[in-house]
Amino acid sequence: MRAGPGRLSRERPLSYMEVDMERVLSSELSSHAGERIMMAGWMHRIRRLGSGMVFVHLRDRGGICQIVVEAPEAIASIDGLLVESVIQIEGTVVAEPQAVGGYEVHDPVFTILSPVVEALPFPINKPVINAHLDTFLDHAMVGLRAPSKQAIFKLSAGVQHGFRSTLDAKGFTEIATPKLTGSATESGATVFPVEYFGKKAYLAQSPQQYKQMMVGVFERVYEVAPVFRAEPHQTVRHLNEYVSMDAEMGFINDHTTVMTVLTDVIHGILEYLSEHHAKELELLHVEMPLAPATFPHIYFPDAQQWIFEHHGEDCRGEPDLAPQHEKWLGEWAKETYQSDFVFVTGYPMVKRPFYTAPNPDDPKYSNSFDLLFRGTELVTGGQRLNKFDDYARALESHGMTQEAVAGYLEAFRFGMPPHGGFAIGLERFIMQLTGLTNLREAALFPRDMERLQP
RNA sequence: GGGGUCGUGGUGUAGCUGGUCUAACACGCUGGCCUGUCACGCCGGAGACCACGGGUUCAAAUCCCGUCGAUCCCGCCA
Repeated sequence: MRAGPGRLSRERPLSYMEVDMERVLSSELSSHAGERIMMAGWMHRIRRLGSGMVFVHLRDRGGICQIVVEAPEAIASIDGLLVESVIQIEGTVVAEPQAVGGYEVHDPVFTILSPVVEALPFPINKPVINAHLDTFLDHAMVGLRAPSKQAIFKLSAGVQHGFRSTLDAKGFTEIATPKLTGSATESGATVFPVEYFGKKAYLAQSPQQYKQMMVGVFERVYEVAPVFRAEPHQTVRHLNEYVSMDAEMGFINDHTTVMTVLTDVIHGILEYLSEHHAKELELLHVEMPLAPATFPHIYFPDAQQWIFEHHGEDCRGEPDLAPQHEKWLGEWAKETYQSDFVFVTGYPMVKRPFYTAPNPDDPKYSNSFDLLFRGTELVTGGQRLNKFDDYARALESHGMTQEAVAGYLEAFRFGMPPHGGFAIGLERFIMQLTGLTNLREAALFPRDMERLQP
């Protein structure tokens, strides 16, 4: 077979199907032993051993394989090329015990699709990338090609897939809500204003109101989408744009129904990763989280009491937990319940947004929860108000007008079941799962106070 | 918004109790050698006026001030 894009493209229009059928990936060599095949990818590593022998490591979406170059004309054809040059080759698959993976490609004929003659900003073919995060992010478009960086985002894709498939199986409908909104309502989080045809608009800081409205349509909905937070934070666990995996469902008893669904979702995600991303989990040395059938949970004031008794810090009466408190609770859950996840329930109403349902037996506290993952807040969720009159009262006590959220309120005037939901921070999940020290490493092109490029 | 730390070739670091710094090491790049390398190895080379501006001093990468940039913590949140 004499394959090659030149021949195909000259004789008739190229179809992707044809290319895919002919192109062999580096992960597929074992099933082509002895065959003459076509491959394409990046020159991940080039090892020139004297004048008579060159080893080229070809990287494609299947992985990395080795090409052995011995013919003088073949060696000459890649002379001067640096790593990351894009090549297509035709070569023979050979079983070779010396090769990593047991197979390699011999007698290659090269087609240079895109030569690189300039050194990379930093080497990306090393086991560890030696670049500061800031330097790395400046060159993320190239740095992300490093296998260890690819793996992070393969896992990220897997987390999203696990989220979707678990909820699909539970009868949820995936929705897409607007990211441009006309009003800056919602909780205390600040919003980014944008110019919108002479009007004032805002980037959505959450799909909260829309997903609630859609409970009135589909009962159960979810969305995976970016949210925007204009808060001026500079920490390793905050971004100004991140991916929120939101879910909302009707006909619940209370927030504990939501916690049960969330627990299933976490299990579903972890199972999906184990089944489909073993390679990435291994490459990143991921220690799979301890996730018992039910996650331990602690009532907010009880958590504060426990912190006082066990760590001597008196935060009782405070409306929220500090990061250090969450770390302690995470350690407690792991030691006592062998769980990397722990629910904190019943956050004070004063700290929760207006749509939060109170605990009927203890109205100072809410029917809401946070889920901590290895000591860091991963999920916020809870039961929402569902009666129009409750909203009217809640808005008033929050100093908000009904006009500001008129469209949202209409859903509640016309029958909304008891409902609740949650939102998982995708990058947070990846950071805690893989042990990254900075959330920015879990975003392809992170947006923080200082970074808008690339 | 408040506070801390840092800024040295393309990259990551050492030097920083001032003077043998004419700035060292590793990766990368580059010339040479090696026909089984896979974080290859060996010999050589290029590449940094030490973020920028000012000051102290006989002398500043090194000490002081300012500017800019980066980074971390707190607040806030996922």
